[in-house]
Amino acid sequence: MPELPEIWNLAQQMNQALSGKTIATVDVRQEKCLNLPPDLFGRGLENRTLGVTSAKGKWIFTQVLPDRNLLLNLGMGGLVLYLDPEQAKKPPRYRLKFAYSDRSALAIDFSWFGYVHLVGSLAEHAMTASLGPSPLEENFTWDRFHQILAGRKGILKSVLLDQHTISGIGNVYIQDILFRARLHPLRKIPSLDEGERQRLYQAIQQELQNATDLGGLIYERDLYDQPGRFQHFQVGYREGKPCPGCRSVIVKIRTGSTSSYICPACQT
Amino acid sequence: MPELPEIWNLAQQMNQALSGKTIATVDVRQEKCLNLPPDLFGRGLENRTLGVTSAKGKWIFTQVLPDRNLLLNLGMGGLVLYLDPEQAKKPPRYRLKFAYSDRSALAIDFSWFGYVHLVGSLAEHAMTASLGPSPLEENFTWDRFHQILAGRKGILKSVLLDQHTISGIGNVYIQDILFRARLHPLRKIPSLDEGERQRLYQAIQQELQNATDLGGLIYERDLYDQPGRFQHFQVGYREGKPCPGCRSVIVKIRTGSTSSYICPACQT
DNA sequence: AGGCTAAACAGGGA
DNA sequence: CTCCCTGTTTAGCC
Repeated sequence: MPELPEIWNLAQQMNQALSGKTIATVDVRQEKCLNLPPDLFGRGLENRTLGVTSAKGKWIFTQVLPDRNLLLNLGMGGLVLYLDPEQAKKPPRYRLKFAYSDRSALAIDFSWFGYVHLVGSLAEHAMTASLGPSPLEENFTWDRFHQILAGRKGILKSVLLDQHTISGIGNVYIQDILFRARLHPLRKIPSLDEGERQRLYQAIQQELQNATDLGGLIYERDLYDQPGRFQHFQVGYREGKPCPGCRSVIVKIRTGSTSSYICPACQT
Repeated sequence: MPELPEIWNLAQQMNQALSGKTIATVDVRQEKCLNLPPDLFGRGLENRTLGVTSAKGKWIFTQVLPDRNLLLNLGMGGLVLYLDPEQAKKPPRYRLKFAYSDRSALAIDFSWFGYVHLVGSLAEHAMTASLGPSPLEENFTWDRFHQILAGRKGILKSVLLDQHTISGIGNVYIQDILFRARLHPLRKIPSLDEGERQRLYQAIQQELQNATDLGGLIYERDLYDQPGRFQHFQVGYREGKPCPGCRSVIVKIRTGSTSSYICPACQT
């Protein structure tokens, strides 16, 4: 369930910890998460040095010098752990492990599904090339956001969860984003007036920035297996509890194929 | 509104009347119904001799010897009239007219939209190449029909109107087809048991065969401007009248974007 | 009423 | 809870 805040921080830590390291060996325990046969995947990485690591949406991008890119998506949840040379001797459970030439390592695990893809040009990778802008990028301006919503006719929550529209929001943080914006998840985009779109834009940025500053959710782990400090949702997963604004009872509703937690009084 | 019965008869008459004739000139008054610029379209036809004319779904196919095909779709209704040399001197209203070397002519009119396309190989024409089988063809067997329905999950009426599934049924004849089969238009395909699928197969063939034998609807015109003899619907367009089977009142309901006339007692 | 395409939507699978 | 693909459904256009 890592979403933009966790992924953003993880990429930041990976950039600090891994850039400049050289991959010695690749250990693949789950082939189907790769986009290549394991031997090709391994040969494309071994003896290569890592460049910058960054994030877009829920994806982590690592440059593999001089001309490749490693793309990581943790799916419905997983762990990416840095192992120092001592820890690398008895690694935790992993689906994929990179051992570096300095004896340190990186262990990646998924709870359900995940992807680890090796590509040349980023443009050839459709799953990431088609991602919409991430809310913490500089180019995620009000004008850009307004533009993105223009002409869309779908349901608010579906549109926000669509990674081709905006990338990085999942079914966890969206709960409080919609509460902050005081918008019901089933609203249709065309029904949103200018003020509501403004509230939504603010809510997205504030919610995700705040969570990122807090290091992500308390039940997620960072590169060094440390939990985040984001602990208290406003309405998310608080079915039956009082709304922090109006004390109405928070309800859980089905919205398409996902669940939503809303204050039925505040969110309209 | 011509559907399979009218189109089938029209193609039959055109085959009789036109094959062997040579096109002298082409007069285009509505360019947008063509798939080619008018000059190319005309040059591709003039001085060519017509071969066999046949029908598939709501389309009429005419061979243009030696290696081309003229494809005609009347859209939401229209007229295709043969004009003998005398009549050709003062033709009726038309969007497109073919004059033959023997001074006879063919005048085509559409009430709303129609297509007149000239192609080489039929395979290059997507709109007709993707048509499903027509219910009056020999290959429209019970096995074939059963096969077509297998795996479909949509709404019965939508599936029958989809020309990629079965071609030739429109929103007119489908009313009595569903009444004959005693099926509600909003039934889902997977919910149909074997007996219901059999009834449906029979209803489609009997309804369309009967209407074709009668020369089509009384308010449609054939190649010689003569009306058909199919006059009495069972439930179609008979809102408020009694069901011929049980005397219940026939009702008009919205089914997606179309209207349906059903006996709410008989059709379940 | 006919037919196209694009977008929105739902279900199954990895 | 993530992502894809496929098929279905709807809106708008010609």
